Amino acid sequence: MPRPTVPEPDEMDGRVARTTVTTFRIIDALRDRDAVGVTELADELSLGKGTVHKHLHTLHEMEYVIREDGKYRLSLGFLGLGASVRTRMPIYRVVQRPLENLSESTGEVASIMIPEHTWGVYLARVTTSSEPPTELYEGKRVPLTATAAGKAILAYLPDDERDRILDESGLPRLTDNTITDRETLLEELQTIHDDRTAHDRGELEADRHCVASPITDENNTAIAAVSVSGPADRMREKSVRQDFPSILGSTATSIKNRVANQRSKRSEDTAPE
Amino acid sequence: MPRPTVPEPDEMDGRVARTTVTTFRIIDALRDRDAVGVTELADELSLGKGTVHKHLHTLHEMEYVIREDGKYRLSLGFLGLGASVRTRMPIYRVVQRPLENLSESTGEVASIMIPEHTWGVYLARVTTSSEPPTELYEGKRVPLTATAAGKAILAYLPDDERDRILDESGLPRLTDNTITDRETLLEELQTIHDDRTAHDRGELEADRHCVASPITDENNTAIAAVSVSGPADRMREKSVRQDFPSILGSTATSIKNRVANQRSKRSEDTAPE
DNA sequence: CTATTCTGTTCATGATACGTGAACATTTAT
DNA sequence: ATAAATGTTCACGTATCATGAACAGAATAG
Repeated sequence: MPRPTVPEPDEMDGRVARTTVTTFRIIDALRDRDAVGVTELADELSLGKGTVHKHLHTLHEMEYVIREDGKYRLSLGFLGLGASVRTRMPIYRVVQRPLENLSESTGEVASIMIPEHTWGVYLARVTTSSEPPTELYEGKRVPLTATAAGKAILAYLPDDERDRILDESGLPRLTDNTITDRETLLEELQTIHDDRTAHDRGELEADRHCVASPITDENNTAIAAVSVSGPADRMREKSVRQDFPSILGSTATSIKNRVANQRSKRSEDTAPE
Repeated sequence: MPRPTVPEPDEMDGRVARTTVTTFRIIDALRDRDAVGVTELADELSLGKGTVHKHLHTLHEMEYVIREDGKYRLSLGFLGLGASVRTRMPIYRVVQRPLENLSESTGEVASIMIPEHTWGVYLARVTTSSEPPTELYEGKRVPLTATAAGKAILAYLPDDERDRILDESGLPRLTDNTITDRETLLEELQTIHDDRTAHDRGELEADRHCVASPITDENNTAIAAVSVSGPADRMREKSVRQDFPSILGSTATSIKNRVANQRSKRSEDTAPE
């Protein structure tokens, strides 16, 4: 699974703070590891032991890193930071109830995705019967081109912005089913636009299918997408093709309206008339 | 509400990377704001416009910051980072089902907290009837001394570690009910230890009460705490005092056992015998 | 529509503090 | 007990960070 990796400083132009980049390279290296030592990190990142130690010490002082018997690991400070950012988003505040209804009526996992940079980010996920935390956790970034929700978003973006994203991100192959040809994708985006429904048949994970519908603003431009995903065999049943699109559509409009209502309510509060 | 704030560089010793500290001061300033301009940030942090711009540009390159018509805001990159850290934690993987049961049987919000540095961090929260996201989101850091869960943890830490935390964090006052006298707190920790149950009567938020029970390891040392919280009036009912402690206790042991089972299962996988 | 005053961005320069490498201190393994 | 790891500290040369001013572009006022 590709994910944004902090590049080595030499690849960057002179307008970046190289020390900061180094810090985030270390954070990035700690990300998917339990606890790691200074030497190991230094070797992996081709940095001096002293350098790595200084950065880890700094992160520890700021409480973004935990030190356990000589080893270091990331703290939950980043979760607090990220959750705080998410809580500030108007759409997140209205999305819980509709997602629960969606998950309830379909019996599958319901998610909402928003676009950021060239990626799709899962803003929230509601699982059915307390499924264990999966690989696709909230906050996870995935290529827009390889998911139903991502394609639903792409289909409702202005052409120039869609092209810019495709130029920058490309069409990375994740499974045998991933669409990697740009022409093929553009044609599918056309039908997705017509149907207001996108499908993903194992394009992100081989045995996981997904159906999605875009959430648009007043200009009919995508701001997010809701989706339902489940095991391939269950998702191949007829009911999925027939019922899910309309359920997703009404969920999307419900969320759209809730966002609008909240906005008008807020402006009412600040500027009553 | 106090939260860890990145200090100004001059307060720090020479073993920290000052550039990194500056970056996190900027991140910290962006944390609770919608979108902010370079000038505004520079004024607030007493930095040059050029400096702030360079840092924001760096964060943007690494996709931790979003640029919208000249203004900057944090991306969900930190949520991905934080959620990834959380998902790696063994205890998080087993906690969902027990928390749901707990919330179901009490009709209140159920949480699990773990200690980090001198703070308590909410690792997960399960709300009842899809309550809107509150001020106390997952990942939020709160003083251990001002919550039932925090006190439950403190009561089951080794004396020296408990004292170290109290020395570093102090006993910050958050409401009229917050315990700010160390002796008083230590006495209450004693009774909490005896009962394996901690109470919070508006010590963190004035009209919010809370009951908690510690989760301990094989040495009877706290690794976390589960809690149930609700509006003061509802939580004053007799049933709360009578029924909640035992429910919390069984939830705690359930989680403890699940962690142990998972661990033995894992070691089985890697080293079967 | 023009002028003005805000923005955000770029750039040259000097001082700073970052990264290097080696020495030291501690723990783990032999 | 010895050796070979580890994490930590430190002095130094230099890369680079912060500064402050100049630049360009947008927003506002006149």
